Amino acid sequence: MQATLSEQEVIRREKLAELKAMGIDPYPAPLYNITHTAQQIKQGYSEETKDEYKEISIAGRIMSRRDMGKANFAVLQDETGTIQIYIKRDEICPGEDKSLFDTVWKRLLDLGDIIGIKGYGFITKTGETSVHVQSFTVMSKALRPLPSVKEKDGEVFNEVTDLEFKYRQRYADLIVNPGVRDTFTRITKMKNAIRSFLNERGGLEVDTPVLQSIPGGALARPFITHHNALDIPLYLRIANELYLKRLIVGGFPWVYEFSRNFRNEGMDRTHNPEFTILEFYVAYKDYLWMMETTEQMLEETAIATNGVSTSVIDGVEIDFKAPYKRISIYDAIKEHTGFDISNMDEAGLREVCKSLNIQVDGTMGKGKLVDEIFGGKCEKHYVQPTFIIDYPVEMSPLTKKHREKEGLVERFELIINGKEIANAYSELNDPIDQRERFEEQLKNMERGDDEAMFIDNDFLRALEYGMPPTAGIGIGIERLAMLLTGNVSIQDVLFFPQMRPENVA
RNA sequence: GGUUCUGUAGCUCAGCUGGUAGAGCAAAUGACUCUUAAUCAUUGGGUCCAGGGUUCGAAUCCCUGCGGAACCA
Repeated sequence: MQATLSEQEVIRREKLAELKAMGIDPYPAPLYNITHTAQQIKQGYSEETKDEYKEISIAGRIMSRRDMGKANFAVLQDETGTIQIYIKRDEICPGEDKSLFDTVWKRLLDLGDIIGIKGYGFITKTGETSVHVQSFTVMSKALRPLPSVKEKDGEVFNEVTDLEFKYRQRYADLIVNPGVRDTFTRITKMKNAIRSFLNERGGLEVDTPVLQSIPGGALARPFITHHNALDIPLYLRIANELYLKRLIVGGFPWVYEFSRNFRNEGMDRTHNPEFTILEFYVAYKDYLWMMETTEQMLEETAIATNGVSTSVIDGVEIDFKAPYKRISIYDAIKEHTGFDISNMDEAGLREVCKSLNIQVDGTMGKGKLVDEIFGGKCEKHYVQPTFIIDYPVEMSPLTKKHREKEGLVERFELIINGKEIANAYSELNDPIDQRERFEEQLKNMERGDDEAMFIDNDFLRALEYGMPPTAGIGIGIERLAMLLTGNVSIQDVLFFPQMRPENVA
């Protein structure tokens, strides 16, 4: 099904046919030998080094053109940036036949087309490092016009701001909007820095199942699918925690995975149905050790990503420099609501919620109520990185009981800019206690909590073989990426955020 | 799920209290051998998201649907 073409698309198809008629393949097969990138030439070229730039070739997309009749300037964009090129008719076409310049270059090539050029470096009268073209090769004809974004002195004109366009056609967004590529390359730097940090300390990167028959390790609603050959339901993972712990049982001292998780829940600026959590588990450590490791890792990661330990988001400067403040969740609630809930039962918590105007329902247990109070009244106050520690046992079914404090577990969450970035604990390795916690969850499920955990008997079997004391953490990679790149929407740190399907003609 | 905002040329946008569409960039044609948001002249380009309704007449007002965004739950 082909929709009616716009005027410009028709013209480009006609040009394509004309190129072919002239014997020029608009989509040639042979590899093109590229000697330099735009950035290498801009940074490396000078009066002293000019001899090294006598025979160079670059390739890229034509982004703008300035036509002076028998001489043209154009801007070529490659993966490193843009560079100006200069092309003269009588050099390209020394003989009588001027068609290569007049017809092919000036008329049949458009903004967006990909070409390769051979030539030499030089500096224009106005001081811009450029490439003087001696020959060019058509490498890909663009049939669809790009949005015409322009830029001068860092100021962008006619920038594509339509979010729907940006998210649905990220390929065009990347070509046309300066800064988008940078955001994503910084995110990759961020992930590489995390990998280096973990690898240097003995971490082993592993892969565990995405398709799981019991969706465990977190409290969330899963996507469900069906395996035809086995005729069983399977779930896309909501977490990989229970599999990484099985590997700790198996004897690996430190495992990690960038886990793509899937949660069948609402979408907003901080939630996409598919997202990434870095989880890592380290044997013979506890949550206190994990706090120190986390703050070191984030400081190093911030510096690797941005060059400094700070980042600005929404006008607020965040400093990732270690160490981070620590406060217990009960103290945090006391500080921001005035209520001391440390010894309260469920009924007392419901009273507190009522007086704080927090909506609750009958399915919520004690843990969920504490979570609502903290989430509603406290979380937003923690802008600089802060560890919230020592959670009540009811909201943490996989966490070891606190070494000293009755009713609490050894758990922390890291809050930055008012949002949860990481969640970690001293892992529960007592198989009998773990079975009881799962049974508690089953009660919540019967009560109507559709996010409660299933019992995973195979995981319990693994624990029964003995798991060493272990510290584990999950870090929200998109949320960290948002903080480090200064983006407030998760859609701006995912190449292809989830959208309602459109009808593309 | 609720409330609000939003959808006009390839892109960015204008279009008043209703009289069937405009600008800049991009495109076409022409001029110009160091321009840089190049410049100058001329020209073309629209299912005004879709479907209903009100009206002599709807891009504009009303309703429904579809897409997008923000806030709330």
